[in-house]
Parts: sequence; structure tokens; C-alpha cells
Amino acid sequence: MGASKSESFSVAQNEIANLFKALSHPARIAIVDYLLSVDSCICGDIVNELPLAQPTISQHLKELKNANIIKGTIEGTAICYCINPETIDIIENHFGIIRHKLKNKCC
Amino acid sequence: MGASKSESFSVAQNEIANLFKALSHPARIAIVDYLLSVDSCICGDIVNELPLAQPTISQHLKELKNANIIKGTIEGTAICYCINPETIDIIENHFGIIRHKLKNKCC
DNA sequence: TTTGTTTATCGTAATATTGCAATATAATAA
DNA sequence: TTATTATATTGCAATATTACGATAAACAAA
Repeated sequence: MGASKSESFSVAQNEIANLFKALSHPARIAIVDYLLSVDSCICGDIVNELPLAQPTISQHLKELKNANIIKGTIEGTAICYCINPETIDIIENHFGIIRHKLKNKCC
Repeated sequence: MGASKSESFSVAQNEIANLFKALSHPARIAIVDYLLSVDSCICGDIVNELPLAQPTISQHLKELKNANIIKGTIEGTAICYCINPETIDIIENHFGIIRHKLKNKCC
């Protein structure tokens, strides 16, 4: 075993779990924090901001891109990264639903 | 290697990453969904609701409890589980901050 | 062309996660 | 006391994740 039984759960459950998985590592939280801390999109200095090697950061960026949490556009030699607001909307909406359901409960 | 370099990141970054990690598996999303789908707290029938063996569910419940996403109180032979609204608040607040920072950006 | 700069991929070692059978624990009921 | 029921823990195999050195690919500048 070891593989998660994702086929046993709904598509929606797998999709939201994958979004959370993309955000479940402190390096990826730090990347998102950094993208939010500057006024515009970041073109190419993420590697210098984090205490990780370049291939490791590239891998984390790939996971954030695969989950649609960030978008990257080629800008000459560098790549410009931005947060994707649509994916933030999806997650916020998920918690909106949770909040609404919690209101009708005893706890 | 393989261990994540959590000591390289801030306490806040590790804490929010741990919350997302607890929600990064479809079985744990399904548990949260189920707890939200009934009017009151659930006393003891989670095992029958999910296509996983009892030890596996017990392990997922433990991770949700450790992350403070659910609370469990002993109720005779069974245990009553509830969503912990305070932890939902923490996550919602995190996205509130992200949303606010996104408003000041060009993307 | 060659050189430098930036990002991606490959390969691999260390560690973590997932799932479950077997077993243990805890509380109640008979 | 001895069942019975519900949940937790242990142990282990299968798989996934993390990190990074080495290398490749893409592109601009000289």
C-alpha cells in the first residue's frame, strides 16, 4: 500500500485535496508569501529569496503551477510568476461553504 | 534528503502549511464533508461511511485532531467528533490576508 | 559562434505518507 | 467475572515526497 485510494472519493474531494496538498509545504507557502509581498509579479529572483537550491525551488514552483495556484509567463530570459486569483477564489469559496454549514450546527 | 527543511521557514509558514497538510488527503476531506453533512456531531459511525479500514480512518482522524481541525469528546463507548470552528477561522483569515494583498497587485 | 544567465529535468538518497492485518485498550453490558 | 463494542496502536509493505548535484535546454549578449 502507500498510494492513497483517490478513486474511492469524489472528483471534488480529490480536487480540493490537491489544492491543499500544493499548499502543504512551508517552502510553497513562502513562495506564495513572497509573490504577495511585492507590488508586481516576480521575474526571476525567487531562487535568491529562499534557503533552498535552485532545482528544489523549480520543483516547488512546478507543483504550484500544476495546481493553478500560480501562473508563469516567459519574459525574455526570466519567467514572471503571479498568484492566480481564480484558484484563491475556489479555496475561499470552499471555506465559505464550510462556514455556512457550520452555522447550522450545534458545536 | 527527503525531510522538509521546516527549520528554514517561519513558525507561521510552518503552521499554515501543517493545516493545509491535514486537509491534503481526500479521505480527510471526506471526513470533514461528512461531519458537516449532519446536523449534530457524529458519534461513532464514521467508519461505516468511508471505504477504508478502521485503523486507516482512526489514523486520519488523529491527523485532523492533531491539526485541531476536529475535536473529539468521549461519549460512553463512542467518541463524538465535531469540526473546530476556530481552526476554520484561522484558515479563512489567511485567505482574507491573501485576498487583501492581491487587491493591490497588477495581475 | 561562444559565453553567461536563467529555468527545467534527470537521477538518486533520505524521509514521509498511506493502508491494513493483527493486536491492544477502554468502556459498557450481561 | 466474561463478553461485546468502539477506538487506538503496532508493525510493515507499497508508494510518494523532498532535496540536491549534475546536466540540459533556452535565450540574450558579446
